[in-house]
Amino acid sequence: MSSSEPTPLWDIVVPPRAQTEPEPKAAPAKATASKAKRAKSAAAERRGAQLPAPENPVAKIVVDIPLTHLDRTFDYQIPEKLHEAAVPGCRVRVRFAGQLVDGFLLERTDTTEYERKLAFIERVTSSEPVLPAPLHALCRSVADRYGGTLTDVLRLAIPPRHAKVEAEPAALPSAQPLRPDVTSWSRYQAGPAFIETLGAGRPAHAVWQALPGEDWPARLAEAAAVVASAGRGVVIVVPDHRDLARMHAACLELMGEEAVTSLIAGLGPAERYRRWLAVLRGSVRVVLGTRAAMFAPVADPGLFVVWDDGDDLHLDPHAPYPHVRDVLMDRAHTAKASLVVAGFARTAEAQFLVESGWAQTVVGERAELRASAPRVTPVGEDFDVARDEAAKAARLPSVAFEAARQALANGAPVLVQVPRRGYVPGLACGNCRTPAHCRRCAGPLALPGGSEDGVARPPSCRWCGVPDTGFRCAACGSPRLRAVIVGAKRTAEELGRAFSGVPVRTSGATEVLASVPGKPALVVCTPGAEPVAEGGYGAALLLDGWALLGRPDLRAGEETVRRWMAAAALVRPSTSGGRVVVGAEAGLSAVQALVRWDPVWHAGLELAERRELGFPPVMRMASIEGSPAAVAAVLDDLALPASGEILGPVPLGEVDEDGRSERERALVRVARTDGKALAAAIHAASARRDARKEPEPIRVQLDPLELI
DNA sequence: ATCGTCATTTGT
DNA sequence: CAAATGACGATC
Repeated sequence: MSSSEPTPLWDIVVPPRAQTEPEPKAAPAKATASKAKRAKSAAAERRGAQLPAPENPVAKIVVDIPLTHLDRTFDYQIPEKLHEAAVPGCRVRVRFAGQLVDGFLLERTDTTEYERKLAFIERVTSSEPVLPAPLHALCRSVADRYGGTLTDVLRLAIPPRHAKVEAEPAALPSAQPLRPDVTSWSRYQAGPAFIETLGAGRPAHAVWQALPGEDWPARLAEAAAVVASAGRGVVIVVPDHRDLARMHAACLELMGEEAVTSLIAGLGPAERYRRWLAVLRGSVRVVLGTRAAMFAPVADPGLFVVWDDGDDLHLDPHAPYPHVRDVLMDRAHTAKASLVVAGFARTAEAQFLVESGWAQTVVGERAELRASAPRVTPVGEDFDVARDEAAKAARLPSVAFEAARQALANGAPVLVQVPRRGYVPGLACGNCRTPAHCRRCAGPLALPGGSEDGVARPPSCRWCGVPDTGFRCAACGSPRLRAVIVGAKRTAEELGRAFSGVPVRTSGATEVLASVPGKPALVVCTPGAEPVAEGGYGAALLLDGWALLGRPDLRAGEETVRRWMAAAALVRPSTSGGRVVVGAEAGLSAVQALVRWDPVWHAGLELAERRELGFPPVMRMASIEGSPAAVAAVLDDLALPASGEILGPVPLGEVDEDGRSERERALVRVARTDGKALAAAIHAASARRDARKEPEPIRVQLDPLELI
């Protein structure tokens, strides 16, 4: 613009605007606006400006921008044209800092705190109220609990829109299912009382340990049907696809097709949105799913269930990393609904709910336990190797060999659980058992691939790939190597030789079997991939337990018991000859928990240990991960409550000769009562980082699963 | 991304 | 001393 121009743009625009909008607060004029104002607005419209809606023209909008310092609502005006379409909870497009962004309309009012002229909403993407008030409150609460942003949680809670699906007519609400006759819960202490409380519509908080061999999907379906028959909604979250299939089948049997839906990743955008909308619109009462279903907006929820809460699949890997158990607890609390935290084993977190008095224990009656548990035999380091030639080659303990032989002779399948898939992943010195490391980069040595071709290949480094032909142990000088973990494939080969003529089936990452027939077979699988056996397994061999327990992880003990019990629960009771052989020392508490089938006792031990060490759930923690400089800056900026304490930082990943690494991790610990303050401090520090546009990424996680 | 605000530099 | 430029921070 040239300086000869008589009046600069800002000179003519500003005063008229001040006249049209004398009071900024009056900008969103009420329907009772004066005629004079109307006339002026009409003039404004002729110039291309817009009129505000006649009623509640102020919209509280949450914009889809993942910056922590913008984690709040912004006020916009609703133009008259969008008065009908702009309903609370709908998706909108707004101009925010110059660019068009997506957002959600939370509510409409007629006042604003904002001192200046409000911008108009650009358009209403759809009037479908995908973010109703209860869902917003939940997402806000989850964001606050984890020190994250609402936007991040909304991304987890609301699936992407599919316009075509949205246009389809909504199904009518399903008929109320009949209340089932529930007798099977009487096998449990407090079981009948729990069902009665559910039926009466009072909130029951239960920590349930299923008896070995229990048809847990059937029990949970019964609980769901009791609640659904009273007209209230149910959300059941399970770890994976296979559990979901069983759960769905059990629910269909009791409640019929229209009342139940499954929400699961991998459905495709259309079907995913279709089912989610059916839940939102109240067409289904019972929602089953994997972790994303924890946010399912079911109408009038009466019951929330998490099955196998120790499975790490229940932790969402996206920021702010919410855990299914936490989210469902929150929902049960605000909705005055019931909560069931269930599994064969019990986590320290579940034990904490019981010990704090918030939840009631529901466990099997003693007599029922005796009648349903298999006989468990531990086998330590100094075991008798089976005399059978092939079994000797596989280094199979004679107890295990006998148990398997007996089960197969009885016409039953045998489950063999190995801790990791793959073919001999790790190597150690055959003499002193020091892990074998690459001489060049200190990476772990492993044998490459299978050896079906019979060609023996030298071990090589898993990091740099260099083969090592002349291995010598760094500690004792021995040239001998042994497998640290025998993978499923190798185990299957060896067992097949030991029991020639018996079919060997494997269930693992590549092919997961849902069930196997009740016929003699060896079923080799990795934890979590155990197929259900028709009539139960005759025996289970839990091999390489020392590898599971030896993991450098605070949760190793708990995780081992969980995996063992999940497998052992599929075995026939001892009264029908069911046997479990576990490859670990009898003196270990994890082994004792399995032998006595006492998950509650073990959870008590675990919780006591956490209390002693000052770890979650007794204390609240946050992990901060990033470059050393970024971590140090965050720690420095973090306004910790009085109970706050910083552990570390410690290097992560590869470490150079000075003990430094590219990435570091620090833990911050506070008293449990300061959990909210910790989350708020993290949110505030994160907001300052975002406002400063710090380029270094950091990862902050509250109550992370991996602690050491 | 884009706008306004405020401090600093530049042009008489 | 006013106008032009630039850094910065908020973003309705």
